[in-house]
Amino acid sequence: MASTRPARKGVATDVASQDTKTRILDAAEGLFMEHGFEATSLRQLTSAASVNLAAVNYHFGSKEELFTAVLTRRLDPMNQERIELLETAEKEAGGKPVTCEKIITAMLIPALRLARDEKRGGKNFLRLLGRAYADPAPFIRQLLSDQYADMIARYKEAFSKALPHISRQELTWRLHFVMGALSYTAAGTDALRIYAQVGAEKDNDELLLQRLAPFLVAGLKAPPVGDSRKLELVSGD
Amino acid sequence: MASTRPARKGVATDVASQDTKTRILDAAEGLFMEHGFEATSLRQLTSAASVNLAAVNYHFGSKEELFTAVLTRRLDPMNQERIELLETAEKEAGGKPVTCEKIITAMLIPALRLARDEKRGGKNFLRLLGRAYADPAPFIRQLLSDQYADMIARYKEAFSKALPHISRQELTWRLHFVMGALSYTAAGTDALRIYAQVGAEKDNDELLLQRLAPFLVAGLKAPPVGDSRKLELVSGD
DNA sequence: GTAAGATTCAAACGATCGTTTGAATCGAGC
DNA sequence: GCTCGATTCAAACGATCGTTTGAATCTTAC
Repeated sequence: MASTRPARKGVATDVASQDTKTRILDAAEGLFMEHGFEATSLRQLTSAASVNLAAVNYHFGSKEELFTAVLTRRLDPMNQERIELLETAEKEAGGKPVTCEKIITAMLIPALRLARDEKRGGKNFLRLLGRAYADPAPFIRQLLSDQYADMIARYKEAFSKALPHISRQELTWRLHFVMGALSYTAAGTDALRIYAQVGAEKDNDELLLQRLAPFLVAGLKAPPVGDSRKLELVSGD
Repeated sequence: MASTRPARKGVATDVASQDTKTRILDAAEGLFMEHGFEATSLRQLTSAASVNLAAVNYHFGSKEELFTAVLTRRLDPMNQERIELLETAEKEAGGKPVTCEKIITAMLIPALRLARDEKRGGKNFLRLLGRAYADPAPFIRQLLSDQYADMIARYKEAFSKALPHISRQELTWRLHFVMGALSYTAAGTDALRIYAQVGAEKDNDELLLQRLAPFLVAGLKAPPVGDSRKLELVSGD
Protein backbone atom coordinates (compact mmCIF):
# COMPACT_ATOMS: atom_id res chain seq x y z
CA MET A 1 0.00 0.00 0.00
CA ALA A 2 1.11 3.48 -0.64
CA SER A 3 1.74 5.14 2.66
CA THR A 4 1.66 8.77 1.63
CA ARG A 5 2.40 9.21 -2.01
CA PRO A 6 2.58 6.72 -4.88
CA ALA A 7 5.95 7.26 -6.47
CA ARG A 8 5.73 8.24 -10.10
CA LYS A 9 7.12 5.53 -12.32
CA GLY A 10 5.86 5.22 -15.85
CA VAL A 11 4.61 7.74 -18.35
CA ALA A 12 1.14 6.29 -18.53
CA THR A 13 0.77 6.78 -14.82
CA ASP A 14 0.58 10.51 -15.16
CA VAL A 15 -1.65 10.56 -18.22
CA ALA A 16 -4.22 8.15 -16.87
CA SER A 17 -4.42 9.73 -13.45
CA GLN A 18 -4.49 13.20 -14.97
CA ASP A 19 -7.95 12.56 -16.26
CA THR A 20 -9.29 11.43 -12.92
CA LYS A 21 -7.43 14.12 -11.05
CA THR A 22 -8.77 16.78 -13.38
CA ARG A 23 -12.33 15.57 -13.03
CA ILE A 24 -11.95 15.68 -9.27
CA LEU A 25 -10.47 19.17 -9.35
CA ASP A 26 -13.24 20.48 -11.60
CA ALA A 27 -16.01 19.01 -9.49
CA ALA A 28 -14.35 20.20 -6.29
CA GLU A 29 -14.03 23.71 -7.65
CA GLY A 30 -17.74 23.98 -8.27
CA LEU A 31 -18.86 22.32 -5.07
CA PHE A 32 -16.45 24.11 -2.76
CA MET A 33 -17.62 27.34 -4.32
CA GLU A 34 -21.26 26.51 -3.88
CA HIS A 35 -21.29 24.97 -0.41
CA GLY A 36 -17.93 25.78 1.12
CA PHE A 37 -15.18 23.47 2.28
CA GLU A 38 -16.78 21.93 5.34
CA ALA A 39 -20.24 21.56 3.85
CA THR A 40 -18.97 19.68 0.80
CA SER A 41 -18.68 15.95 1.37
CA LEU A 42 -16.30 13.72 -0.49
CA ARG A 43 -19.19 11.49 -1.43
CA GLN A 44 -21.13 14.11 -3.31
CA LEU A 45 -17.87 15.40 -4.72
CA THR A 46 -16.70 12.06 -6.11
CA SER A 47 -20.21 11.33 -7.28
CA ALA A 48 -20.32 14.58 -9.24
CA ALA A 49 -16.91 13.79 -10.72
CA SER A 50 -17.96 10.22 -11.57
CA VAL A 51 -14.99 8.73 -9.75
CA ASN A 52 -14.67 6.34 -6.86
CA LEU A 53 -14.90 7.66 -3.33
CA ALA A 54 -11.37 6.57 -2.51
CA ALA A 55 -9.91 8.41 -5.49
CA VAL A 56 -9.56 11.68 -3.60
CA ASN A 57 -7.44 10.17 -0.85
CA TYR A 58 -5.47 8.19 -3.41
CA HIS A 59 -4.61 11.10 -5.68
CA PHE A 60 -4.48 13.99 -3.23
CA GLY A 61 -3.97 12.41 0.17
CA SER A 62 -6.76 14.19 2.01
CA LYS A 63 -9.65 16.57 1.63
CA GLU A 64 -7.55 19.50 2.76
CA GLU A 65 -4.83 18.74 0.23
CA LEU A 66 -7.48 18.56 -2.45
CA PHE A 67 -8.68 22.03 -1.51
CA THR A 68 -5.12 23.29 -1.66
CA ALA A 69 -4.72 21.79 -5.11
CA VAL A 70 -7.96 23.39 -6.30
CA LEU A 71 -6.77 26.81 -5.25
CA THR A 72 -3.17 26.61 -6.41
CA ARG A 73 -4.12 25.32 -9.84
CA ARG A 74 -5.61 28.70 -10.74
CA LEU A 75 -4.04 31.03 -8.25
CA ASP A 76 -0.45 30.34 -9.12
CA PRO A 77 -0.77 31.22 -12.83
CA MET A 78 -3.00 34.21 -12.08
CA ASN A 79 -0.58 35.82 -9.67
CA GLN A 80 2.29 34.98 -12.01
CA GLU A 81 0.49 36.82 -14.78
CA ARG A 82 -0.07 39.75 -12.48
CA ILE A 83 3.63 40.02 -11.79
CA GLU A 84 4.47 39.75 -15.48
CA LEU A 85 1.98 42.47 -16.44
CA LEU A 86 3.43 44.75 -13.80
CA GLU A 87 6.96 44.13 -15.05
CA THR A 88 5.89 44.89 -18.60
CA ALA A 89 4.34 48.16 -17.48
CA GLU A 90 7.48 49.04 -15.56
CA LYS A 91 9.66 48.47 -18.60
CA GLU A 92 7.38 50.60 -20.76
CA ALA A 93 7.59 53.39 -18.21
CA GLY A 94 11.36 53.39 -18.33
CA GLY A 95 12.71 54.66 -15.05
CA LYS A 96 9.60 56.65 -14.19
CA PRO A 97 6.89 55.33 -11.87
CA VAL A 98 4.00 53.46 -13.43
CA THR A 99 0.74 55.32 -13.07
CA CYS A 100 -1.67 54.18 -10.40
CA GLU A 101 -4.29 53.38 -13.01
CA LYS A 102 -1.98 51.04 -14.89
CA ILE A 103 -0.91 49.24 -11.74
CA ILE A 104 -4.52 48.60 -10.77
CA THR A 105 -5.28 47.50 -14.29
CA ALA A 106 -2.40 45.03 -14.24
CA MET A 107 -3.84 43.65 -11.05
CA LEU A 108 -7.39 43.30 -12.32
CA ILE A 109 -6.80 41.98 -15.84
CA PRO A 110 -5.63 38.48 -14.84
CA ALA A 111 -8.68 38.14 -12.62
CA LEU A 112 -10.90 39.27 -15.46
CA ARG A 113 -9.28 36.84 -17.89
CA LEU A 114 -9.74 34.01 -15.45
CA ALA A 115 -13.37 34.91 -14.91
CA ARG A 116 -13.96 34.83 -18.63
CA ASP A 117 -12.25 31.51 -19.28
CA GLU A 118 -15.17 29.19 -18.71
CA LYS A 119 -13.03 26.21 -19.60
CA ARG A 120 -10.86 26.92 -16.62
CA GLY A 121 -13.27 27.56 -13.83
CA GLY A 122 -14.59 30.92 -14.90
CA LYS A 123 -16.48 32.92 -12.32
CA ASN A 124 -16.82 29.91 -10.08
CA PHE A 125 -13.19 29.99 -9.13
CA LEU A 126 -13.21 33.68 -8.28
CA ARG A 127 -16.19 33.12 -6.05
CA LEU A 128 -14.37 30.27 -4.35
CA LEU A 129 -11.36 32.50 -3.89
CA GLY A 130 -13.49 35.22 -2.36
CA ARG A 131 -14.83 32.74 0.13
CA ALA A 132 -11.36 31.48 0.99
CA TYR A 133 -10.34 35.03 1.86
CA ALA A 134 -12.84 35.08 4.68
CA ASP A 135 -12.11 31.57 5.96
CA PRO A 136 -10.16 31.39 9.22
CA ALA A 137 -9.00 27.79 8.79
CA PRO A 138 -5.24 27.81 9.41
CA PHE A 139 -4.32 25.74 6.38
CA ILE A 140 -6.28 28.13 4.14
CA ARG A 141 -4.71 31.21 5.73
CA GLN A 142 -1.27 29.73 5.28
CA LEU A 143 -1.98 28.78 1.69
CA LEU A 144 -3.21 32.23 0.68
CA SER A 145 -0.38 33.89 2.53
CA ASP A 146 2.15 31.83 0.60
CA GLN A 147 0.43 32.33 -2.72
CA TYR A 148 0.06 36.10 -2.42
CA ALA A 149 3.20 37.17 -0.60
CA ASP A 150 5.36 37.79 -3.67
CA MET A 151 2.65 39.42 -5.72
CA ILE A 152 1.56 41.79 -2.96
CA ALA A 153 5.14 42.78 -2.21
CA ARG A 154 5.77 43.66 -5.84
CA TYR A 155 2.60 45.71 -6.14
CA LYS A 156 3.18 47.52 -2.90
CA GLU A 157 6.55 48.59 -4.21
CA ALA A 158 5.03 49.83 -7.46
CA PHE A 159 2.28 51.74 -5.65
CA SER A 160 4.83 53.26 -3.34
CA LYS A 161 6.64 54.77 -6.32
CA ALA A 162 3.42 55.93 -7.98
CA LEU A 163 2.16 57.48 -4.76
CA PRO A 164 5.23 58.90 -3.01
CA HIS A 165 3.11 61.06 -0.72
CA ILE A 166 1.48 57.98 0.80
CA SER A 167 3.46 56.41 3.61
CA ARG A 168 4.26 52.71 3.46
CA GLN A 169 2.09 52.09 6.45
CA GLU A 170 -0.86 53.90 4.94
CA LEU A 171 -0.26 52.01 1.71
CA THR A 172 -0.34 48.71 3.54
CA TRP A 173 -3.78 49.50 4.84
CA ARG A 174 -5.06 50.74 1.52
CA LEU A 175 -3.87 47.64 -0.26
CA HIS A 176 -5.79 45.73 2.35
CA PHE A 177 -8.92 47.67 1.46
CA VAL A 178 -8.28 47.08 -2.23
CA MET A 179 -7.99 43.35 -1.75
CA GLY A 180 -11.14 43.42 0.37
CA ALA A 181 -13.26 45.17 -2.20
CA LEU A 182 -11.81 42.97 -4.92
CA SER A 183 -12.32 39.66 -3.16
CA TYR A 184 -15.76 40.62 -1.98
CA THR A 185 -16.73 41.65 -5.47
CA ALA A 186 -15.23 38.49 -6.89
CA ALA A 187 -17.08 36.36 -4.39
CA GLY A 188 -20.25 37.89 -5.74
CA THR A 189 -22.38 36.38 -3.04
CA ASP A 190 -24.82 39.14 -3.73
CA ALA A 191 -25.32 39.68 -0.06
CA LEU A 192 -27.69 42.57 -0.34
CA ARG A 193 -29.20 41.62 -3.67
CA ILE A 194 -28.05 44.86 -5.16
CA TYR A 195 -27.42 43.13 -8.44
CA ALA A 196 -31.15 42.93 -8.89
CA GLN A 197 -31.16 46.41 -10.34
CA VAL A 198 -28.32 45.83 -12.76
CA GLY A 199 -28.81 42.16 -13.48
CA ALA A 200 -30.08 42.90 -16.96
CA GLU A 201 -26.66 43.99 -18.12
CA LYS A 202 -24.58 41.64 -20.17
CA ASP A 203 -20.88 41.00 -19.98
CA ASN A 204 -20.96 41.83 -16.30
CA ASP A 205 -17.35 40.98 -15.68
CA GLU A 206 -15.71 43.61 -17.83
CA LEU A 207 -18.24 46.20 -16.81
CA LEU A 208 -17.66 45.30 -13.20
CA LEU A 209 -13.94 45.86 -13.38
CA GLN A 210 -14.42 49.07 -15.31
CA ARG A 211 -16.42 50.33 -12.38
CA LEU A 212 -14.17 48.87 -9.73
CA ALA A 213 -10.91 50.27 -11.08
CA PRO A 214 -11.77 53.99 -10.81
CA PHE A 215 -13.17 53.42 -7.36
CA LEU A 216 -9.98 51.79 -6.15
CA VAL A 217 -7.68 54.28 -7.87
CA ALA A 218 -9.48 57.19 -6.24
CA GLY A 219 -9.24 55.52 -2.86
CA LEU A 220 -5.53 54.89 -3.26
CA LYS A 221 -4.88 58.46 -4.30
CA ALA A 222 -6.90 59.97 -1.46
CA PRO A 223 -5.05 62.45 0.74
CA PRO A 224 -3.74 60.71 3.85
CA VAL A 225 -5.58 61.13 7.14
CA GLY A 226 -4.48 63.99 9.27
CA ASP A 227 -3.37 65.87 6.21
CA SER A 228 -5.74 68.75 6.69
CA ARG A 229 -7.93 67.56 9.50
CA LYS A 230 -8.90 64.43 11.31
CA LEU A 231 -11.94 62.39 10.54
CA GLU A 232 -14.79 63.59 12.68
CA LEU A 233 -15.91 60.67 14.78
CA VAL A 234 -18.93 62.45 16.13
CA SER A 235 -21.37 64.37 14.08
CA GLY A 236 -21.17 68.09 14.58
CA ASP A 237 -19.31 71.06 13.22
CA MET B 1 -25.30 21.05 41.96
CA ALA B 2 -27.78 22.11 39.39
CA SER B 3 -26.81 25.68 38.76
CA THR B 4 -24.04 27.86 40.14
CA ARG B 5 -26.36 30.84 39.87
CA PRO B 6 -27.67 32.21 43.17
CA ALA B 7 -29.24 34.91 41.08
CA ARG B 8 -32.41 36.70 41.95
CA LYS B 9 -35.60 34.93 41.13
CA GLY B 10 -38.41 37.00 39.80
CA VAL B 11 -40.24 35.34 36.99
CA ALA B 12 -38.18 32.22 37.26
CA THR B 13 -39.06 30.99 33.82
CA ASP B 14 -37.69 33.92 31.90
CA VAL B 15 -34.65 34.58 34.03
CA ALA B 16 -33.51 31.00 34.06
CA SER B 17 -33.90 30.49 30.35
CA GLN B 18 -32.47 33.90 29.58
CA ASP B 19 -29.32 32.92 31.33
CA THR B 20 -29.01 29.68 29.41
CA LYS B 21 -29.93 31.31 26.13
CA THR B 22 -27.38 34.06 26.67
CA ARG B 23 -24.63 31.61 27.52
CA ILE B 24 -25.42 29.70 24.35
CA LEU B 25 -25.43 32.86 22.26
CA ASP B 26 -22.12 34.05 23.69
CA ALA B 27 -20.40 30.72 23.15
CA ALA B 28 -21.86 30.40 19.67
CA GLU B 29 -20.66 33.85 18.73
CA GLY B 30 -17.07 32.99 19.53
CA LEU B 31 -17.06 29.52 18.04
CA PHE B 32 -18.89 30.44 14.84
CA MET B 33 -16.41 33.24 14.39
CA GLU B 34 -13.43 31.00 14.98
CA HIS B 35 -14.42 27.90 13.04
CA GLY B 36 -17.38 28.88 10.92
CA PHE B 37 -20.92 27.58 10.96
CA GLU B 38 -20.42 24.10 9.53
CA ALA B 39 -17.22 23.37 11.39
CA THR B 40 -18.71 24.23 14.77
CA SER B 41 -20.48 21.29 16.40
CA LEU B 42 -23.28 21.64 18.88
CA ARG B 43 -21.36 19.42 21.26
CA GLN B 44 -18.35 21.67 21.55
CA LEU B 45 -20.69 24.67 21.58
CA THR B 46 -22.86 23.45 24.44
CA SER B 47 -19.77 22.25 26.25
CA ALA B 48 -18.19 25.69 26.02
CA ALA B 49 -21.43 27.25 27.23
CA SER B 50 -21.74 24.72 30.09
CA VAL B 51 -25.24 23.76 29.07
CA ASN B 52 -26.81 20.50 28.04
CA LEU B 53 -26.54 19.37 24.44
CA ALA B 54 -30.29 19.45 23.95
CA ALA B 55 -30.54 23.05 25.15
CA VAL B 56 -29.84 24.48 21.71
CA ASN B 57 -32.70 22.65 20.07
CA TYR B 58 -34.96 23.39 23.02
CA HIS B 59 -34.35 27.13 23.10
CA PHE B 60 -33.66 27.89 19.46
CA GLY B 61 -35.13 24.99 17.51
CA SER B 62 -32.13 24.18 15.37
CA LYS B 63 -28.52 25.04 14.70
CA GLU B 64 -29.48 27.33 11.84
CA GLU B 65 -31.95 29.25 13.98
CA LEU B 66 -29.25 29.64 16.61
CA PHE B 67 -26.95 31.16 14.01
CA THR B 68 -29.72 33.52 12.97
CA ALA B 69 -30.23 34.55 16.59
CA VAL B 70 -26.51 35.16 17.05
CA LEU B 71 -26.43 37.52 14.09
CA THR B 72 -29.65 39.38 14.69
CA ARG B 73 -28.85 40.03 18.33
CA ARG B 74 -26.11 42.47 17.32
CA LEU B 75 -26.98 43.33 13.76
CA ASP B 76 -30.42 44.66 14.40
CA PRO B 77 -29.35 47.32 16.93
CA MET B 78 -26.28 48.23 14.89
CA ASN B 79 -28.21 48.92 11.71
CA GLN B 80 -30.85 50.71 13.72
CA GLU B 81 -28.18 52.99 15.13
CA ARG B 82 -26.85 53.58 11.63
CA ILE B 83 -30.23 54.76 10.46
CA GLU B 84 -30.65 57.01 13.49
CA LEU B 85 -27.24 58.60 13.02
CA LEU B 86 -28.03 59.28 9.40
CA GLU B 87 -31.35 60.86 10.31
CA THR B 88 -29.65 63.06 12.88
CA ALA B 89 -27.14 64.22 10.28
CA GLU B 90 -29.94 64.93 7.83
CA LYS B 91 -31.77 67.07 10.35
CA GLU B 92 -28.61 68.99 11.14
CA ALA B 93 -28.09 69.66 7.45
CA GLY B 94 -31.54 71.14 7.09
CA GLY B 95 -32.70 70.66 3.55
CA LYS B 96 -29.20 70.46 2.09
CA PRO B 97 -27.50 67.14 1.30
CA VAL B 98 -25.37 65.60 4.02
CA THR B 99 -21.71 65.53 3.05
CA CYS B 100 -20.24 62.27 1.85
CA GLU B 101 -17.82 62.20 4.76
CA LYS B 102 -20.58 62.47 7.33
CA ILE B 103 -22.62 59.73 5.69
CA ILE B 104 -19.67 57.36 5.72
CA THR B 105 -18.94 58.30 9.31
CA ALA B 106 -22.52 57.56 10.32
CA MET B 107 -22.11 54.17 8.71
CA LEU B 108 -18.83 53.32 10.40
CA ILE B 109 -19.42 54.61 13.92
CA PRO B 110 -21.93 51.94 14.99
CA ALA B 111 -19.53 49.27 13.78
CA LEU B 112 -16.72 50.89 15.71
CA ARG B 113 -18.81 51.13 18.84
CA LEU B 114 -19.76 47.49 18.58
CA ALA B 115 -16.14 46.46 18.08
CA ARG B 116 -15.18 48.32 21.21
CA ASP B 117 -17.91 46.94 23.42
CA GLU B 118 -16.18 43.82 24.67
CA LYS B 119 -19.18 42.98 26.85
CA ARG B 120 -21.27 42.59 23.74
CA GLY B 121 -19.16 40.54 21.42
CA GLY B 122 -16.53 43.08 20.52
CA LYS B 123 -14.35 42.36 17.55
CA ASN B 124 -15.45 38.74 17.50
CA PHE B 125 -18.85 39.63 16.21
CA LEU B 126 -17.56 41.82 13.42
CA ARG B 127 -15.31 38.99 12.30
CA LEU B 128 -18.26 36.64 12.32
CA LEU B 129 -20.25 39.14 10.32
CA GLY B 130 -17.47 39.44 7.78
CA ARG B 131 -17.46 35.70 7.36
CA ALA B 132 -21.21 35.58 6.93
CA TYR B 133 -20.94 38.06 4.08
CA ALA B 134 -18.97 35.54 2.08
CA ASP B 135 -21.11 32.55 2.95
CA PRO B 136 -23.37 31.27 0.16
CA ALA B 137 -25.73 29.33 2.43
CA PRO B 138 -29.26 30.40 1.43
CA PHE B 139 -30.51 30.98 4.95
CA ILE B 140 -27.55 33.26 5.65
CA ARG B 141 -28.01 35.17 2.40
CA GLN B 142 -31.68 35.66 3.19
CA LEU B 143 -30.93 36.74 6.73
CA LEU B 144 -28.39 39.38 5.72
CA SER B 145 -30.58 40.59 2.92
CA ASP B 146 -33.45 41.14 5.33
CA GLN B 147 -31.28 42.77 7.96
CA TYR B 148 -29.57 45.20 5.61
CA ALA B 149 -32.28 46.10 3.13
CA ASP B 150 -33.66 49.12 4.97
CA MET B 151 -30.31 50.48 6.04
CA ILE B 152 -28.77 50.20 2.56
CA ALA B 153 -31.77 51.82 0.95
CA ARG B 154 -31.57 54.78 3.29
CA TYR B 155 -27.88 55.26 2.76
CA LYS B 156 -28.13 54.93 -0.99
CA GLU B 157 -30.67 57.73 -0.95
CA ALA B 158 -28.38 59.91 1.14
CA PHE B 159 -25.38 59.24 -1.07
CA SER B 160 -27.43 59.98 -4.14
CA LYS B 161 -28.17 63.45 -2.82
CA ALA B 162 -24.59 64.05 -1.75
CA LEU B 163 -23.23 62.86 -5.10
CA PRO B 164 -25.77 64.02 -7.70
CA HIS B 165 -23.29 63.50 -10.54
CA ILE B 166 -23.11 59.77 -9.79
CA SER B 167 -25.87 57.73 -11.40
CA ARG B 168 -27.97 55.46 -9.25
CA GLN B 169 -26.58 52.47 -11.05
CA GLU B 170 -23.00 53.55 -10.49
CA LEU B 171 -23.87 54.26 -6.88
CA THR B 172 -25.25 50.77 -6.45
CA TRP B 173 -21.93 49.32 -7.51
CA ARG B 174 -19.89 51.65 -5.38
CA LEU B 175 -21.94 50.88 -2.31
CA HIS B 176 -21.20 47.26 -3.08
CA PHE B 177 -17.48 48.01 -3.09
CA VAL B 178 -17.83 49.93 0.15
CA MET B 179 -19.56 47.05 1.89
CA GLY B 180 -16.90 44.71 0.52
CA ALA B 181 -13.97 46.69 1.86
CA LEU B 182 -15.79 47.18 5.15
CA SER B 183 -16.77 43.56 5.69
CA TYR B 184 -13.39 42.29 4.61
CA THR B 185 -11.70 44.69 6.97
CA ALA B 186 -14.09 43.76 9.76
CA ALA B 187 -13.49 40.08 9.20
CA GLY B 188 -9.84 40.78 9.82
CA THR B 189 -8.75 37.33 8.78
CA ASP B 190 -5.40 38.84 8.06
CA ALA B 191 -5.26 36.96 4.81
CA LEU B 192 -1.94 38.28 3.66
CA ARG B 193 -0.45 38.93 7.05
CA ILE B 194 -0.13 42.58 6.23
CA TYR B 195 -0.91 43.44 9.79
CA ALA B 196 2.51 42.16 10.71
CA GLN B 197 3.98 45.54 9.94
CA VAL B 198 1.46 47.55 11.87
CA GLY B 199 0.59 45.09 14.60
CA ALA B 200 2.42 47.14 17.20
CA GLU B 201 -0.16 49.90 17.08
CA LYS B 202 -2.67 50.23 19.85
CA ASP B 203 -6.34 51.03 19.60
CA ASN B 204 -6.43 49.47 16.18
CA ASP B 205 -10.13 49.87 15.69
CA GLU B 206 -10.37 53.62 15.69
CA LEU B 207 -7.20 53.96 13.67
CA LEU B 208 -8.53 51.44 11.21
CA LEU B 209 -11.73 53.34 10.59
CA GLN B 210 -9.84 56.62 10.36
CA ARG B 211 -7.88 55.10 7.50
CA LEU B 212 -10.83 53.35 5.92
CA ALA B 213 -13.15 56.37 5.80
CA PRO B 214 -11.01 58.61 3.54
CA PHE B 215 -10.35 55.68 1.24
CA LEU B 216 -14.05 54.99 0.83
CA VAL B 217 -15.02 58.64 0.49
CA ALA B 218 -12.48 59.16 -2.27
CA GLY B 219 -13.73 56.08 -4.08
CA LEU B 220 -17.32 57.22 -3.85
CA LYS B 221 -16.45 60.69 -5.13
CA ALA B 222 -14.41 59.39 -8.05
CA PRO B 223 -15.45 60.63 -11.49
CA PRO B 224 -17.68 58.07 -13.20
CA VAL B 225 -16.22 55.81 -15.85
CA GLY B 226 -16.39 57.11 -19.38
CA ASP B 227 -16.36 60.64 -18.09
CA SER B 228 -13.17 61.62 -19.81
CA ARG B 229 -11.90 58.34 -21.14
CA LYS B 230 -12.43 54.63 -20.68
CA LEU B 231 -10.31 52.46 -18.50
CA GLU B 232 -7.50 51.04 -20.58
CA LEU B 233 -7.83 47.30 -20.41
CA VAL B 234 -4.59 46.67 -22.21
CA SER B 235 -1.36 48.39 -21.46
CA GLY B 236 -0.40 50.89 -24.08
CA ASP B 237 0.62 54.47 -24.51
C1' DG C 1 1.86 -14.61 -21.95
C1' DT C 2 3.59 -13.06 -17.53
C1' DA C 3 5.05 -10.06 -13.85
C1' DA C 4 4.83 -5.56 -11.58
C1' DG C 5 3.04 -1.52 -10.61
C1' DA C 6 -0.59 2.00 -11.04
C1' DT C 7 -5.33 2.75 -10.56
C1' DT C 8 -10.14 1.68 -9.51
C1' DC C 9 -13.54 -0.46 -6.88
C1' DA C 10 -16.97 -2.03 -3.21
C1' DA C 11 -17.11 -2.29 1.48
C1' DA C 12 -16.31 -1.27 5.84
C1' DC C 13 -13.93 1.37 9.61
C1' DG C 14 -14.52 4.39 13.75
C1' DA C 15 -15.96 8.80 14.72
C1' DT C 16 -18.98 12.56 14.91
C1' DC C 17 -22.86 14.94 13.39
C1' DG C 18 -27.84 17.38 14.46
C1' DT C 19 -31.79 15.99 16.48
C1' DT C 20 -35.17 13.50 19.39
C1' DT C 21 -36.88 11.21 23.41
C1' DG C 22 -38.63 10.46 28.00
C1' DA C 23 -37.64 10.81 32.52
C1' DA C 24 -35.74 13.87 36.28
C1' DT C 25 -35.69 18.36 38.30
C1' DC C 26 -37.09 22.90 39.18
C1' DG C 27 -40.15 26.85 40.45
C1' DA C 28 -44.62 29.05 40.98
C1' DG C 29 -49.66 29.07 42.07
C1' DC C 30 -53.34 27.01 44.47
C1' DG D 1 -49.26 19.52 50.85
C1' DC D 2 -49.97 19.09 45.67
C1' DT D 3 -50.19 19.96 40.58
C1' DC D 4 -48.47 21.73 36.30
C1' DG D 5 -45.68 23.80 33.02
C1' DA D 6 -40.93 25.02 32.07
C1' DT D 7 -36.38 23.55 31.89
C1' DT D 8 -32.48 20.33 32.27
C1' DC D 9 -30.50 15.98 31.74
C1' DA D 10 -28.46 11.44 30.07
C1' DA D 11 -29.01 8.52 26.43
C1' DA D 12 -29.85 7.11 22.16
C1' DC D 13 -31.45 7.81 17.33
C1' DG D 14 -30.30 7.40 12.30
C1' DA D 15 -27.40 9.56 9.20
C1' DT D 16 -23.23 11.06 7.34
C1' DC D 17 -18.55 12.14 7.71
C1' DG D 18 -13.23 11.39 6.07
C1' DT D 19 -10.41 7.68 5.67
C1' DT D 20 -8.64 2.93 5.13
C1' DT D 21 -8.48 -1.66 3.34
C1' DG D 22 -7.70 -5.50 0.26
C1' DA D 23 -8.99 -7.38 -3.77
C1' DA D 24 -10.11 -6.53 -8.73
C1' DT D 25 -8.85 -4.25 -12.91
C1' DC D 26 -6.05 -1.86 -16.07
C1' DT D 27 -1.48 -0.45 -18.15
C1' DT D 28 3.10 -1.02 -19.36
C1' DA D 29 7.54 -3.59 -20.05
C1' DC D 30 9.71 -7.74 -20.97
